[in-house]
Amino acid sequence: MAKPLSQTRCDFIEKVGLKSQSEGLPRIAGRVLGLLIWDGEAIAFGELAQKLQVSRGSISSATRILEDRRLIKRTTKPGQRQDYFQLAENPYAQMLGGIADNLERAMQEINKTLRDIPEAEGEIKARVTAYSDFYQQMSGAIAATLKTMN
Amino acid sequence: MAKPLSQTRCDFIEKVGLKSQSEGLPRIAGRVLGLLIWDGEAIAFGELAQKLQVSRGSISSATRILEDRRLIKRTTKPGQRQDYFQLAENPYAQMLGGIADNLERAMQEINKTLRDIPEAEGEIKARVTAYSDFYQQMSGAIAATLKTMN
DNA sequence: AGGATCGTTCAGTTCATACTGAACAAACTT
DNA sequence: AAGTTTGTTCAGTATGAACTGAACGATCCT
Repeated sequence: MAKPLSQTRCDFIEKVGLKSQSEGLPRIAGRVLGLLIWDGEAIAFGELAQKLQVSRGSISSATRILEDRRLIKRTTKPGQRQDYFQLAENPYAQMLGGIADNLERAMQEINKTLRDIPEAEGEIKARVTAYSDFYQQMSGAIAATLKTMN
Repeated sequence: MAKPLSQTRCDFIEKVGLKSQSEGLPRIAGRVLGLLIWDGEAIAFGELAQKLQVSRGSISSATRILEDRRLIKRTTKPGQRQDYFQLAENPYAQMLGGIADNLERAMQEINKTLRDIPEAEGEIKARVTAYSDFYQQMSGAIAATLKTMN
């Protein structure tokens, strides 16, 4: 009993929505992303609201977030007044870049703490350093992956 | 004007709490983790509640989560009835392992979708595959980092 | 046994955040 | 100019997760 393709599509969009949610994006933003991945072509603003059954306000904020992260591109069609959206050319590289930035920031934040610990507190310093190193390692791993993608 | 060490300690604990929160842990769990990183030694259950100014119920659930993820260890002291908690020996490796597992699961979930797409839909399949590859790459990068830690 | 202390559980509350939908300004159409 | 259509904004609402604190069983102490 094969699942109809339209159902597979819905499931996929929902999966991307849930995953994105667990990665700090609003769920609707994730669903927009999933829809654009699946459909590939440029989708109109109003069409997004209708197909995902959410308010235009939600589409407005979701697309802004995705645009800010450079995961999607806003375009226009001649003779059409609506905005159109499609996947950026390199969305996954952008995702990795964003993650790497976050890790980098986290590390710097921890390093600020590190500088406030006097030399005398060697053991504390060692443990906090280990925590900082964790972020550095992660960040490095992501950055390396990013390079192999180009 | 140097910051007193106790203040640096509080700031650190709060930072770990916030970072953990953005990574899907309850904030209190993150603060427990920060406290244990800073102090290093084993801390009593009641002491955690008192030092972090939260209810014992919160400590109970936070420690359970951290234990499940193998980030901390529950121990006892002879003659003492309270449970004691301290950092696991390899908490950062455990964190990485957990992250890798999540990515792996995400990928498998996407691959399930992939199998439901008929061959005829080559372009859709290609785009969904690219999404799956993203998770695979991340997962691989984390796994590689994990190896270098041992 | 009686009393104290411990960790867990769970119902209720709090709190943060996503989402809605109406109001609005801008740009287009006629 | 009047009327549409479009995207944004923002106040209000809904939703879900975290947290509290009281109740509980278990364990220890005397």
